Amino acid sequence: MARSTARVDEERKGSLVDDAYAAMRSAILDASFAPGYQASEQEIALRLGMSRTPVHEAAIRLQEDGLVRVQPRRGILILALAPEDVREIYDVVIAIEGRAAEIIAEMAEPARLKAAAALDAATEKMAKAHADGDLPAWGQADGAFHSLLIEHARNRRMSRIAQTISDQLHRARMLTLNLRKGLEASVEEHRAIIRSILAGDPVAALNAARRHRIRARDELLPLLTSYGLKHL
Amino acid sequence: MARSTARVDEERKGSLVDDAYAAMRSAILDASFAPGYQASEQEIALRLGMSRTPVHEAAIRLQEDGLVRVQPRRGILILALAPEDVREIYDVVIAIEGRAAEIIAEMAEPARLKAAAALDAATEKMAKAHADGDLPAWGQADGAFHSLLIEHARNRRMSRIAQTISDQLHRARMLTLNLRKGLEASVEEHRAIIRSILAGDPVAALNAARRHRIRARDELLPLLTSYGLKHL
DNA sequence: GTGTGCCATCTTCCATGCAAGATGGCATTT
DNA sequence: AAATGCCATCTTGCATGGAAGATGGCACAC
Repeated sequence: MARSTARVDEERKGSLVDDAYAAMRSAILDASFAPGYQASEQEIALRLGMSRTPVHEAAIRLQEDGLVRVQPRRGILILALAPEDVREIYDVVIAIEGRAAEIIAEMAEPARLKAAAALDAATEKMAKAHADGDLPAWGQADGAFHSLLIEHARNRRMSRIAQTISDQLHRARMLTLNLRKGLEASVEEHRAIIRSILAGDPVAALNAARRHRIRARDELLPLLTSYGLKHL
Repeated sequence: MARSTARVDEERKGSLVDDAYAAMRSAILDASFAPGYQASEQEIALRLGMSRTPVHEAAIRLQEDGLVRVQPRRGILILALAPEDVREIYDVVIAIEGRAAEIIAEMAEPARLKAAAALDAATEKMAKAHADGDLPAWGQADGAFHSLLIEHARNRRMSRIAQTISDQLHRARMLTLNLRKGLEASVEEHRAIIRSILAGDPVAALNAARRHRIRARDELLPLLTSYGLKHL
């Protein structure tokens, strides 16, 4: 069957459901599906060149991920993020990343050093991007740091939670990247986390990771509310 | 349409997908679907008196919950829990419940008192059940305590994570209830959490909740491995 | 002008058919 | 007897049709 529609042609791997999931997810993350938009499964299916069934099943998965709500007989609603949601999300991140840092600091030396090296590389990229005034690169390196932190804790459930949560924050991150002040502070706080890991000090690592995210939250939330962003 | 099969007849509310999800979930939790069992969607659909579609969609949701794995063209595999999984799960619980306790301790006084009262009621039920030697009642009250702790933190994402994680632990809890030693300690640790909340001391609450779950984990994991339970 | 109720339309929910992939047993070969 | 390859069978992936629920606009009554 030839894909008659332009849009998506990279279905090299996996099932149609996976394709639909990936396509819809990235459409939501890069905001080509705006929050509040109500899409019909039929329409999406048409655009993706498949039938309604895989779209429907992908929608169920996206709903579990908290990106959309499937409204019975109404359609698929792209969810917006209220400041209250951002607060919720940060509380989860504070909990999870704190524990991840603690776990890494408790590991045997070789694993600790390896993790610290990876984290350090990401942090130095941030410092360089900051020096160059390259904001997108800074954002990417920052994302990489937090992703590495979770990864090295070697806990699939934590990874999954972090992934979901990070998806939900994605739009907020993109939007506020230009407004953020604490770039310098972030780099220094990342270094504090790395130092605690190198020292094998779990308590210090836990607190450093928590402090970092708590500060970021306290910086981001006022921004959102002061700009009157009821949802994004 | 008359349900020809005996099994499930409570489909009062919601969609067939919801019914299938609820039926399969409880079948897994109470172990009438044993781990390792490979069910075909057709067979389940027949038993539930519906077609394959809603069963298939429910299976997707259960897979997101980590209870089954849908194997392409093979069937639905009921997942077992290895000690490694239990360790992973506890790390998530330690992170989430610690943060929940901290959040509650940071609330204004009325909310704190209300939460503490609810938690205290559950804890006293545990103490009474312990005195009566009523193990199932103890387990139920213990479950209620932890469920209340999350609930009062008022964070839907945390609640969802806690629910998922607690489902996964359900079988392990049932299995080890008879083996557990630290009933007394649990009650005392719960009281420590409640005291910290009453005092409005977030740091103490965080640490008390963490210590409680860390001890429980350190007590449970050796039990599992020493009994040679490779999976459950 | 305002409020009420009906109905055309849109949308998902679920059943079912077809096709393709995976498996396990059986026959055949060595 | 052991190994190999084939095929019948079982299973899901996906498409599609029928049915029922939800909505919003329009006509009608007041």
